[in-house]
Amino acid sequence: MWWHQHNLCFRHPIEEDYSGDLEEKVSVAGSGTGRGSPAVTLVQLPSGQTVHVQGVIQTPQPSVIQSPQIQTVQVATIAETDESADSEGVIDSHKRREILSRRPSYRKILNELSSDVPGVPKIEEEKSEEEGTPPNIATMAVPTSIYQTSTGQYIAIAQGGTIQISNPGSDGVQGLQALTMTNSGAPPPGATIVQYAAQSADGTQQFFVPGSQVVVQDEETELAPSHMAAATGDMPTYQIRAPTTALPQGVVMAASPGSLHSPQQLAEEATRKRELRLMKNREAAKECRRRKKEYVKCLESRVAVLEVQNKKLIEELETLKDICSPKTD
DNA sequence: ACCAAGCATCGTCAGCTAGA
DNA sequence: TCTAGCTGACGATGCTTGGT
Repeated sequence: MWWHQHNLCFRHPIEEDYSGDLEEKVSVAGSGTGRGSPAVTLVQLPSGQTVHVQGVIQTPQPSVIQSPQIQTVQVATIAETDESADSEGVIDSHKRREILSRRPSYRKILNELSSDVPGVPKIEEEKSEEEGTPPNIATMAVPTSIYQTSTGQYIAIAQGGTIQISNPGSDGVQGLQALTMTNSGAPPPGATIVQYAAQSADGTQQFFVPGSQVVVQDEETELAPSHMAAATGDMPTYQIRAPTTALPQGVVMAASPGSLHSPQQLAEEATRKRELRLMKNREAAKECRRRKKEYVKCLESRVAVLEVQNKKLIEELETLKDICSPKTD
């Protein structure tokens, strides 16, 4: 379905947040054609030359270029899927689903492509291209408790005392922050000092943990003992305070797994696990879509390059024909 | 201004796969 | 065998665009 749409329209992917991910040899820009109109792509060559090209997939124009084998395989795969999608009425959805689900991951395809074809960027195993961003959700430690604040943030508290904050509105790349609990000595009643290792605290956030309310403090705030700051360098400090009144709206409380007794607690544990699974899957889906876009972008770049090459070779062929067989009239 | 169609994005589910 | 991750499919939602 999706490939069908892509091949038909040859849309340029949305210029979204990931622009600049790829080191493209050419820059491709979709012209401002309306819906359903023939797709014309603007190709900027490294030399600065600008060429208008049409989508190659649906173009019946003969090509003199023998594509590299790996690319042929990929295109053939897409074309097959198109056909299967077109014959939707013939095969049942389950079979179609089977066919579609056997497609290798975009990372794999693109990496295979890039290993065989120079100039095709790789999708990194870890998102190293996004420097300065916190680790991906997939690398997070398995938490023992997870909570959601009224603002939609997720707080995960791991066995080792690490508090992870996931911001669902941050497109999955910058939403994870880590806190380390340092329950040293004898804290004041109802208070626990934590060290905050995140990069993007705004100093005004509030979040909640079981039985305690965490107040995020600015680094300048004279809240933590001085020895804490001295021991951890520039880390700002935070304090967990006892809850004042009832829980704020939207906070999901759960007991730790070690203290499960009643069916209600078991249900809460199940809910907590489900929330964690959904959160991970949400992030995975975002990442998958991002890779998909990157993959499509890469393929379109290759199409543009090959079309330009194709055009040049055809022109060259015509020139050589003219030279070899001069007109006799 | 209103409406409908098309499109993009997101969250979730389900199934597959690779690795432990 | 189990589990975590990946990804297609599906439905919901919001935005854009063209027609009236």
